[in-house]
Amino acid sequence: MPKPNPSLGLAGPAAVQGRPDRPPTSSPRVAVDAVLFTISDDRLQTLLVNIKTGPFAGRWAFPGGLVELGESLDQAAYRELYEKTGVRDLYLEQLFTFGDARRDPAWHTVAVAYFALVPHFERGLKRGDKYADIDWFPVHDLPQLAYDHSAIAAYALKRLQAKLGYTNIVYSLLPDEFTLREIQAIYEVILNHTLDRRNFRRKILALGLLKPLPKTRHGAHRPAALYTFTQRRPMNVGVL
Amino acid sequence: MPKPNPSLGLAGPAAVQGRPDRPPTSSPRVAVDAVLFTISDDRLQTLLVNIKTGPFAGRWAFPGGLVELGESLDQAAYRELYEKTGVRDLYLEQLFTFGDARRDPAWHTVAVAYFALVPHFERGLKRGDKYADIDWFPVHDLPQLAYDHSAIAAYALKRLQAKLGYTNIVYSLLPDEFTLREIQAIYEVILNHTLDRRNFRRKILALGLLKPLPKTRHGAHRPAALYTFTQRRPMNVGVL
DNA sequence: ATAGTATGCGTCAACTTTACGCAAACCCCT
DNA sequence: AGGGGTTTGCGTAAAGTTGACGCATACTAT
Repeated sequence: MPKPNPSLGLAGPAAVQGRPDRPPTSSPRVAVDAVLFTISDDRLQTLLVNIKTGPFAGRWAFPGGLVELGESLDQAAYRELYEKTGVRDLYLEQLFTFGDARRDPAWHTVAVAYFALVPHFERGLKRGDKYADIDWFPVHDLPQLAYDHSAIAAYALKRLQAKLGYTNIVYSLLPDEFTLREIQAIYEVILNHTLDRRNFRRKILALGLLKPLPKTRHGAHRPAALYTFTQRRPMNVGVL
Repeated sequence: MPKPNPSLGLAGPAAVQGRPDRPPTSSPRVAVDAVLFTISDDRLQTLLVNIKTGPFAGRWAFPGGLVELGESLDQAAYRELYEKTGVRDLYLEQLFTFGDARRDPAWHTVAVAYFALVPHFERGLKRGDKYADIDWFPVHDLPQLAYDHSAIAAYALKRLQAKLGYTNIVYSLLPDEFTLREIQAIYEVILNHTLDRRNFRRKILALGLLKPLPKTRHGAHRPAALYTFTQRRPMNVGVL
């Protein structure tokens, strides 16, 4: 795979100076795979890449790659997603580590799975040299995936749904200003069931995470008040 | 990525036949570290080993070691704990993967942390050749730990406390028969605060996980009814 | 103007949680 | 043998949370 890593903030080449050139024994490789979620077209979608060569050629998979020496797992996940999307500002969280010896036929590879959230964007997907294609797919209608990525997909969705209930991470899927209907729509799409308007409003406002703006959005009907998040960083609360 | 894998039976050495002898590139190593909890002496305790050599010689750490080629992460964690304690029957769950490049000065080592629960046992700790000592330490009074194991300890405790609230994993800390006071004591020790006897009884019984036995335990006061778990396997419920 | 629809506010019943009161059952001690 | 001390087992009332839903308001479209 890759080349040495030029100064990625904290950890880096300097941190590994004075070490031997190879690890003492042959052992499993370490890769990261990232499930990037977004809402688009009123559906929850994830980013997939199409694999070019090897036993999984032609199959879709979550973007990922080997972790480089001296690079933290978070950095590796960020790097992978940045290379594919050009997006820097996303919510990223470690999901689970999949370590079955046979998940990659080529070589025992331990995959640290991440899940990430971004507001929808239209352009900027870069397939690069490594993949034949790259695109968004609705979570509830995924193609057959390479490796054990179907398991990763299921796990990531479950975690996302659960986290909606006790964190404020939705903020990373929303633009700066939004109506209550819009944030509710996101909850509904992710949870895959409808919510009562009035109860949702009561709960989400009771959390104190939203700040009403002195503006309204005008559409075809009664104008809706606009809101912003008071805090745009992950916090544990207790919703829905 | 090379060739497909014939016969994907269970795990084992056979599963890696036909692979190249080394991974394509030099990369981080993979280790597992296990936080083994038990209740003893009315306190929550964890198992630590004392490191013999290297930069952390003399320091205590959670038992762990490198993952072998062809071995799953769960297997590696089980193996490590079995070697140290001789215990086969424990609750084991993956916790988090720590991958900072500088967490191990010897070589970039990604550590997949596990947390495990066992009922208390007195003897059977084997220090082996690798460690200078092995012993239980109260969670709320740990010595200074090697690597980033203090962070692992904090994370494991947090997860254990959270899981008490929505699973039945306490069963793995209790003997077959126990009184309500005994199970409550475990909740209290782990959560580190007292609970109301009568409310606790109501909730835990409402879950339907416990079956009253036609026996009582006699002590210095009114005899207490004995209970067992109807299911001795992990389940999501909703306690406390 | 009027019909149609989405927003914003409020209410009520059902359920859950918290905080205790109190009797029953046992041991221990005199 | 009886009473004090302590723990178990049962119950209840008040406060808080959740779910279902009624209805007026403020827009657009015709």
